Amino acid sequence: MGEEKKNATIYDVAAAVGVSLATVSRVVNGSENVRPATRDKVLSAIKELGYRPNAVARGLASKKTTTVGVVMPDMTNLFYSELTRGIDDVANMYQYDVLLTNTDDDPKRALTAVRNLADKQIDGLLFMGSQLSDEVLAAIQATDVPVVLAGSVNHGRVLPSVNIDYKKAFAEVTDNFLQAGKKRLALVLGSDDRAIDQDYRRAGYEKALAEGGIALDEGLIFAGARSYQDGQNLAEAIEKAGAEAVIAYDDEVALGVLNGLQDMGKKVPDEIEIVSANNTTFTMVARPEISSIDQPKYDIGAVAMRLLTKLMDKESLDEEQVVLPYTMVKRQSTK
Amino acid sequence: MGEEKKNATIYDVAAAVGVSLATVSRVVNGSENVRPATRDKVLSAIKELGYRPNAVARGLASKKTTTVGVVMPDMTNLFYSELTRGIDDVANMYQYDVLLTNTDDDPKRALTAVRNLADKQIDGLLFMGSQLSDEVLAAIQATDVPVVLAGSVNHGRVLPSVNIDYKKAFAEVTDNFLQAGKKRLALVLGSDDRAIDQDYRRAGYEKALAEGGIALDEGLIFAGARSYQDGQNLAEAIEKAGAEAVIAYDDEVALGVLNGLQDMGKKVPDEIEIVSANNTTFTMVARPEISSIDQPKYDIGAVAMRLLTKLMDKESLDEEQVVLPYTMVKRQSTK
DNA sequence: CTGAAAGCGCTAACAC
DNA sequence: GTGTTAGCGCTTTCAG
Repeated sequence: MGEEKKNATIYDVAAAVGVSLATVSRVVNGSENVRPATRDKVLSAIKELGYRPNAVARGLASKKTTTVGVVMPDMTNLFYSELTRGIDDVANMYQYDVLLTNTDDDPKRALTAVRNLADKQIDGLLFMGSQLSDEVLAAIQATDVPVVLAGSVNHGRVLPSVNIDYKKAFAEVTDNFLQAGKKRLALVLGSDDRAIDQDYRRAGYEKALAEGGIALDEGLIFAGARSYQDGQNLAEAIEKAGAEAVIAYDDEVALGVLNGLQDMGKKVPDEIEIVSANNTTFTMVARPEISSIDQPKYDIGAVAMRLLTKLMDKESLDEEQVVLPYTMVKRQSTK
Repeated sequence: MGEEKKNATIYDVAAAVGVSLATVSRVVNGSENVRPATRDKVLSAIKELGYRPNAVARGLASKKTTTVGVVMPDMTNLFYSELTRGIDDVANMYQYDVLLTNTDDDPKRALTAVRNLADKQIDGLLFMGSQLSDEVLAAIQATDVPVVLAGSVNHGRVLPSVNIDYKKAFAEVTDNFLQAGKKRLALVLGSDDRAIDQDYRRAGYEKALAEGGIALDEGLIFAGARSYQDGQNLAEAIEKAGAEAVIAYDDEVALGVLNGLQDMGKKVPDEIEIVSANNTTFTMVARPEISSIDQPKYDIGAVAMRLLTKLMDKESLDEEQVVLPYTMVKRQSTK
């Protein structure tokens, strides 16, 4: 109390052993060029003094912080938190720490986040979000820091990314319903302007519809649903639109729709079927359980981080755009 | 490409304007002591050169990193991610960045996390977990870094913390059932050795039982349930134990029990009632919806971080052990 | 109001 | 093998 307990520095260790800073630095960094005897002396001095290298000083001198920035929309969203779990585990495996920032999927916040992270001299950046704005892209490129997108699309494929084939997955889901004779398929999206919603999910849906010879009915497309509540509120409109099945981009939203529909007396899957797209715990806790596209969330994050470690090591990537396989999980909400 | 785009340094700015480093530093840090005219010149030079202070260098020189460490069990657990959301928002508000580490609630991992974070010279630490081991406590105290516990108990109250009164809440829930004439109350816990489970949740349960003159039946206490699956697997045993109601410490677990019970034909709440303790989205998506103790999760995190900012500013705390109010949310799983 | 100078704790050539 | 010497980019006295 009151005693400023100044941490031992590399200098203290050097003095204690009677060697130079350089030698201590060498043993700390595992350099070969140290005589075993001196190494041992240094090591025990380190232990005695409780010396721990100051990562900040190290970062300044070496220009590597062993820290990666992670930009995500919302950590309370299971989809993103599972991606991030994969990111975090691999980051730790490679000895990186994670500087995490929530953006609420807001490009403005993403922009400040990226800049701020860059100021902290992160060695790499992992970006997640339904959209990568031009400003953010520019900010990222201005930093010279390697980036990988996880579960997020980028037009022009200018940045490395790890995803599933969203368009194909949505086309497949849509087509499955078509094959089963359903024609009025509601599509629930998070936005009416984000690339992932429009150019991938909706595009897949439209593609399948077109191939199935079914005319697109805008009245069956519902954009802007972000939460369980939103889903629940949408139930009535979906019912009114005469949908025979609904395809929802998010599990919580899907569950909201499901419960909303059931609360108003609709039978699922007998009168209306539902499929969601993230296969989080929410799909399993629902009654009936919700059929879903299963994205390998943890793996997307893990692979993305692995790519980033390669980039940070100046290695080249075998493929910049990694597309992981998805599967369809059949549960009780579909027949 | 190839051109090493060296970021402008404070030195470049100084040279461009024709002033000293000190002056640039002053305007960057908003010091009063700069003539408006020079300030403007410096500011425009900064803009032109796109100068951004290197936070690492700053951290080394000032011994402040404006970074806080957050140690949490699992970001895919809604309880913790909502706490962390509160932490993150307040941290941003006060211009701190968050270095996040998952521990899986493992004391060993918590220990390395704390040490590692300390090496990075964090200005403060936010700790979450069902347990604060002696080693971790020692490691924290060895660092001299201010700490606040969020949603986590510490015996002896040696560290500042923000919580609800878990014991009281569990006693209240238990007593409510007792008042309603229920006598066989199952208690589902996460562990049989962690303080928060034993000294708070179980203690509250036992207290109410004792006051109600009901003998404790160890056969009604189920420890070690961590997931939805665990809850589901527990349903049969709970039913066999003849429970009239169940009190679960976690929402996902509670939902597992609920679905397990219903899947085996039990009527909730008619034949058996259920109450959970975190009031996350899982309680609302259940059918029937689950009654729950509502902890102000976001606020616990937010208040904890606010306390930490005070500590980091060397301010004293009005109260070190903050106890936030909880409420009981009555839904359909209880009568 | 502004500049000079001394570090912060460590890495990284470069000598010996 | 080990030591010397420069910095990394910035803050912070201390002068003036």
